[in-house]
Amino acid sequence: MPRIPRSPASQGPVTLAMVARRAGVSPQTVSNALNSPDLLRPETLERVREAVDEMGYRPSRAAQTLRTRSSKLIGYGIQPSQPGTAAPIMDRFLHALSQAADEAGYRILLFASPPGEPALEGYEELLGQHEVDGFVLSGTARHDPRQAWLAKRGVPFVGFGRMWSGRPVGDWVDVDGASGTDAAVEHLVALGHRRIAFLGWPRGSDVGDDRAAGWQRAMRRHGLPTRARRAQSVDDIEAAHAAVEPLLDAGATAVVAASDTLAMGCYQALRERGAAPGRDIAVVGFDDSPAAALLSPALSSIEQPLEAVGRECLRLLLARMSDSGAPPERVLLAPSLVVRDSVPGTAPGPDGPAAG
Amino acid sequence: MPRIPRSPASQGPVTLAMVARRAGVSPQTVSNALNSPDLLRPETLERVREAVDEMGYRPSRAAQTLRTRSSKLIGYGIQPSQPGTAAPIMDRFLHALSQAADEAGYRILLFASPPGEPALEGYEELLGQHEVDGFVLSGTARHDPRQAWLAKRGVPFVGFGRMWSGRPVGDWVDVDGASGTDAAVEHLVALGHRRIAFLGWPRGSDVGDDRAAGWQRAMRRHGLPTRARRAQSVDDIEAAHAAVEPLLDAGATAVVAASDTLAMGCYQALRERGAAPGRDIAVVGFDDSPAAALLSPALSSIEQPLEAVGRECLRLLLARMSDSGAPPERVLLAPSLVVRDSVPGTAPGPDGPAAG
DNA sequence: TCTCAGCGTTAGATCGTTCCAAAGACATTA
DNA sequence: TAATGTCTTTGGAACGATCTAACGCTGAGA
Repeated sequence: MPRIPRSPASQGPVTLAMVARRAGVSPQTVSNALNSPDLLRPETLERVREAVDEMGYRPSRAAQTLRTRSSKLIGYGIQPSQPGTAAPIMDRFLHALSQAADEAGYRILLFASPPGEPALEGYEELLGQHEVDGFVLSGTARHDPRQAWLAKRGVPFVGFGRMWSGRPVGDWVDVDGASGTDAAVEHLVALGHRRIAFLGWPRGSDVGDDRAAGWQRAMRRHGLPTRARRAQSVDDIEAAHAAVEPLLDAGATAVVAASDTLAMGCYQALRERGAAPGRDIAVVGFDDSPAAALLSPALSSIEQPLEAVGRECLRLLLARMSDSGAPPERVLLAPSLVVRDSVPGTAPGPDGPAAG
Repeated sequence: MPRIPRSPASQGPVTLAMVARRAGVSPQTVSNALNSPDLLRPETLERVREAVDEMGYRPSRAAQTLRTRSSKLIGYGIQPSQPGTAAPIMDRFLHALSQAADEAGYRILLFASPPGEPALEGYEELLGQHEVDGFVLSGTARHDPRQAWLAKRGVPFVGFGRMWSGRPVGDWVDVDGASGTDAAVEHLVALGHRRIAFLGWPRGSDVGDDRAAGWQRAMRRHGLPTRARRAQSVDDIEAAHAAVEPLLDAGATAVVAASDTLAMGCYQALRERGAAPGRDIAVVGFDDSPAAALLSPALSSIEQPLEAVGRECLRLLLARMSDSGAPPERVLLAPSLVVRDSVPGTAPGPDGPAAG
């Protein structure tokens, strides 16, 4: 009953053998009591458990790792956040991942990944010393060498971010950007909007094209034309400001942007025209950066379900570790539209429901 | 010469004993070659090193940990980022910490810390299993129980964030908020401003009072009155908007805010009056959140030197681990003012250099 | 009667490394 | 020659857990 009195007399840590002596059984039986309780006779089990509780015993992970060849550690190469990016997704993701790992008896081991191209060095080092049982990758790039490298060595891994090019390798979890912009269009259409523009990144970026595709398919589904409703800009507020002008000139009543940064450029352009985001023109961003909620009017944005991504990453990784031969699993999670003041609940002003 | 050919024939990992056999020495000698090279005769050392390189040997961390009772791991309880906070400092800090750790032969082990009051649970678990050699704490609160708890057990730790109350315990690294606001005032004074207001958080918050103090001392140093130049608001954009009004009414030509969120409230108030941040009134935020650079005009802000904080944390922790009896060391790092459009290089408009 | 599987438990070996004490080589000194 | 010392190297015992192969016993099936 007493909670961990921390074995008063003895100085060193409590070991399996000490517990065994106390319970009057062999060390192996204590081990079994913890790892395969169904092997023991109930009364023995009870006796051992009492001794474990009384002495506050905790198995030594180092010894377990040495014997079982499994560290219960998962490696994660943390990259420096590139400045200028509005959305810091890393910390939310890492917390979720860490929590999921804790619940499964695993822990996340960080190592610093240099900026730029993902290097294999850190992965090799962690593997060489048998420090980790698997990896979680993030920031997967187009010609990312990590997947193939890990797969060749038979190391379990899961990626946050799909493999866009080449033969897909391994399991991954990603956010369905298209579904997000699709949902934004749906929402705007329901409000009466029909001239819904898309402000995206230059074509050729996988993530960007994905987000554009969602807008396009939703527009098509509703029979709305997309010609002259699409513009592109690099992820910079000034550039976005300039790029959105033609869309506004063409009479768009709503703009779906591929990022919050682009949406902010949109805000700027509207202000310059004396128009107000939310009142005159609806604006939707992407990523739900902290800044979105702080803007005025607060920016509606598409939020990535990072907690779910973290949980799913861990789930897939555990599955891969328990069965390395299973077919790869891929999970695409739908982001959710966070509606704020930049998308009013009422119908748009001048001639909203007019045909495009 | 060849780089890690990954011991072609053998299947399992390369062990010390295998290297020893190859080099024609005892396992202990190989161990010495790696850990105390000066004990070996140069030619023996050379022979062993060759074998190590040829076989691509890496010592098993698990075995080392078991034997030396030092895991070379540092625990960090990652807290969920509370939504609404503009500045995500965690990921920058974590990357810096991780990098510093890597360079010192340590690694960061994450565990999920529940939101709200920091719990001891996770720390106890990691310690019980002897998984970590020490801890880095962050988000230290006023009545944070962790420092005393760890100190009592003789566990090395270092805090990111000073202990504001009670008898100070242990080493810490923190950012000198006062120095930041002081520097902001200096910069504004140099531009000709004299009516410099401070928009802070309600008194009683340690961090907030610290930032206020820097403004105050700089104002005093320049003989500028502070009466009627100070307002307070909770960290919310609307509340800040309301709170800053009296300051503007009193003719302030510049506002130093205790956070970027407060600064954004200031932007809002200025816009409502038809004034422009940067052109009419200078505004300086704090924390240099990603949003700051994206605002229009871009918000000048005081940036925390998180990379340095990470490095210093690790330095202090290593020092503590190597000498547990040394007197506690505290490091206060100066943040730096990032000047953007909200603080023009020219003198302020109407009657800037007038006496307050 | 004999074999055999199942029961709960255990002894002994093992994972890969480092600590400890002592052995061997060799030169120096009494 | 033997004793002393220094410099390298080594064997053996940990570290604390889990794996494997049994233990002695009972009861069922042939």
